[in-house]
Amino acid sequence: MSYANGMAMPPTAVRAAARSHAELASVLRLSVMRLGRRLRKERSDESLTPSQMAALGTLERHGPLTPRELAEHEKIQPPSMTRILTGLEGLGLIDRAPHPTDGRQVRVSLTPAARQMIQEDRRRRDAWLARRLRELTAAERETLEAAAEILGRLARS
Amino acid sequence: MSYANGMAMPPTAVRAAARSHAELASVLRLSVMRLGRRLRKERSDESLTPSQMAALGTLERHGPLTPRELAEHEKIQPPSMTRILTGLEGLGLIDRAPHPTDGRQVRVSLTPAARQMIQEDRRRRDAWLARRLRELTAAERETLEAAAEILGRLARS
DNA sequence: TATTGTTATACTCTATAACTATA
DNA sequence: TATAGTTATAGAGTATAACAATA
Repeated sequence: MSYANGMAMPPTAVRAAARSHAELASVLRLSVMRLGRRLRKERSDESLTPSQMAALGTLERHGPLTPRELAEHEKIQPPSMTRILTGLEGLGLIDRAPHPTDGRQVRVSLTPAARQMIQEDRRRRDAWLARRLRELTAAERETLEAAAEILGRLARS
Repeated sequence: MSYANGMAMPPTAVRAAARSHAELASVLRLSVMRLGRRLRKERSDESLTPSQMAALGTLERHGPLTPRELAEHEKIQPPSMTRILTGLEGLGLIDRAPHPTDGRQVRVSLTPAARQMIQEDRRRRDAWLARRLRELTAAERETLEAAAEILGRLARS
């Protein structure tokens, strides 16, 4: 279907669609942000600072990285990352190993203890959400299952 | 349907359901957190600190509050809130008015400038999301519309 | 005397600048 | 000379303790 004025749809239909998308965007953003806040509350680790948790999470997602790469990923400066890593090393959560060929670089990796801690944290939050999911109808869970995939795609775009 | 052992389902069915719920919880949590991060990146206001943004957001959601109520809401101590509010007042984003009957208390409220700023910020993030939604199929948007309502309920529980 | 809000001071986290070691 | 990482020092942000005003 095409129109003489070169647009794919008449102006009124365009406006209606745009309004609908904006409305869906608004309610979806609100729901996602609120549930995100709620899930973050279940974390409540307290023993690590947010920066330390973020660094561990990045290492878990990306595998071993250099301090510089970590700093760039977290949008902080290398000296700040040095302090974060020093703390994590003291807690036995990361290892700092020399780079095999370049003596200047350092390879930071998670210790088994860190992996276990991350999984435990994840498990606790999943448990809270799984309990809530059990109270939904099967149809609602199917909706969420389909939505999860779409939301994941949106996050990556 | 009931069983002689008093459980609603035989053990295998219970296990299967539990695993399914845990799996759905895991993928849903990941998607929600990731999209939340992505949406937060669209904010990028830079002119206000995160604490200041949070205070404005709370005032916008709850209406006028006292500094103490605000501090409790943000889980910080009253002196810290004093500094945050001093900054916001200097920027013309909040008003501090005396309580009508209790001379000790102060009523903090948003200025019109703050409301406009908050709406502008919201509009920008909604615009990003609305653009992404336009690229989905109608069926996918319907799924998200249904999911938004369910996610909102989960966040409130 | 108890409560609200503020001021005074200390601590934590991050940033910039300077330094050391390696390429 | 350039780069990776660390150390030294300074600037935000928050906390605890002390203070002033009101109930």
